[in-house]
Amino acid sequence: MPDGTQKKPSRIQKRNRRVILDAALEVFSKQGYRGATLDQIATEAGLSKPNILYYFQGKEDIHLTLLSQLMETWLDPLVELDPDGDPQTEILAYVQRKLDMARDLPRESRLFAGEILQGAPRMGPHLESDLKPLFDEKCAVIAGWIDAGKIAPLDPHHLIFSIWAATQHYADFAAQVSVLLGKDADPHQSASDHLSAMFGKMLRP
Amino acid sequence: MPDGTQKKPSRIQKRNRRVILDAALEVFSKQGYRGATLDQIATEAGLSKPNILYYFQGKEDIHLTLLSQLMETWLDPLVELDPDGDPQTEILAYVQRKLDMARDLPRESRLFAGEILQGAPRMGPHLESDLKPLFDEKCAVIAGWIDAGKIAPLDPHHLIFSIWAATQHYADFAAQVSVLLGKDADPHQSASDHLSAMFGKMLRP
DNA sequence: TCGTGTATTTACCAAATGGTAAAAATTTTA
DNA sequence: TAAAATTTTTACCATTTGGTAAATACACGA
Repeated sequence: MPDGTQKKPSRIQKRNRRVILDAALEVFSKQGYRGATLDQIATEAGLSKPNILYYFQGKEDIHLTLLSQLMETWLDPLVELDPDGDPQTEILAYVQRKLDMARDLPRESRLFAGEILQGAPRMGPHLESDLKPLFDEKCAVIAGWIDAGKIAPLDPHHLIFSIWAATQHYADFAAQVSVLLGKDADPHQSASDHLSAMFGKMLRP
Repeated sequence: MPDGTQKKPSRIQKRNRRVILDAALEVFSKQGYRGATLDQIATEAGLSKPNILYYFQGKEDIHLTLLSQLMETWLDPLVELDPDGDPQTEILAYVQRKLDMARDLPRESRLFAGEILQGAPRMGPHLESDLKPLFDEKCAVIAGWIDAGKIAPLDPHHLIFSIWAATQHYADFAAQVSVLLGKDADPHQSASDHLSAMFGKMLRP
């Protein structure tokens, strides 16, 4: 049994844990935590259910592992917001990074959204310990830019919320977007143009 | 057995169906479709499980009834967007109505979000038949305002997406918002100020 | 190639869950 | 008030689902 407190994981262990987590991401993001079944994950991974429970303690363990890994990826675009860069450029680049993530990592976006939607029952601690400090730090940076008259005086907290909401919308509500714009249309370029124009104009002092 | 194709529902029938739907909204919005159980809904409603199945055909029937009823409420703020009103005023009033709904009907917002997040498996048809025509109609109205030079030239589709995203964020991601702003803080007033400033500035020609 | 630890499968189980049948209780109607 | 209709409860059932024990197959270093 591959115990967490043990030595180096074998090649097979690394590969199978990766395969399982990828399958789980697929299933959890589509069906939600309760909607997902170990059998679905097993099928998606091409393994048997008991074999999956050989690598993970249980369903919750898999979900928790996914969320932990995700948090890092998720915070990264905000981490890169450079206090010493040009405020307009920095914020617009941040918007772009978030929009790119919505396109490239829609499963991760939906996994995250589903967890928050249900009150973050398994991620509350991570939000407090990882997200909040970073959020406060970057809000302070933006507040500094505002005080220096570099950008328009908008509430930094709500500004960030608006950026998150507007960008993640294209991943989380993709089903609705595709109905309203047409099944085949790829909204990424037009969304990018729109958000650039919108936030660009909004930020001018 | 209260058949849908039958005569007038009794007083008891009307009351109990209402009680059940309210309980179901509470449970479905918190736990999602799969996460909700008939036992939870029954307890919340103060009825027994078989008694609930006396009023509804099954779990899916309850969910579907909720979604159908919700759609009307949900579209209402957009219906009220008046083509003959002042463009700026109309759009800002629409933003305000949506934000008020996020505060007053968070359960409905989350029920809707959860359904879309999972690919709208039970609501796809409603989106096509109810939402899309209205969306197209109002996009045309906004496009008209833009052509007339009354507001800034933004893509109407994405403008509406941005409004939806920014307002519903406060209901759907309430768990995250409350962690980041402080458990007790009520973000409604500050959000309202922010969104007014943001969209107001954005819309100026 | 043999033996040892690792990986996988087979065969289960208990709890949860959506749902039903029929009896009992209650309300309404004649 | 008695009969008829409606509402509620009791006692179940079949399936799904997360999880386990033990036997089997496999990989790999000596």
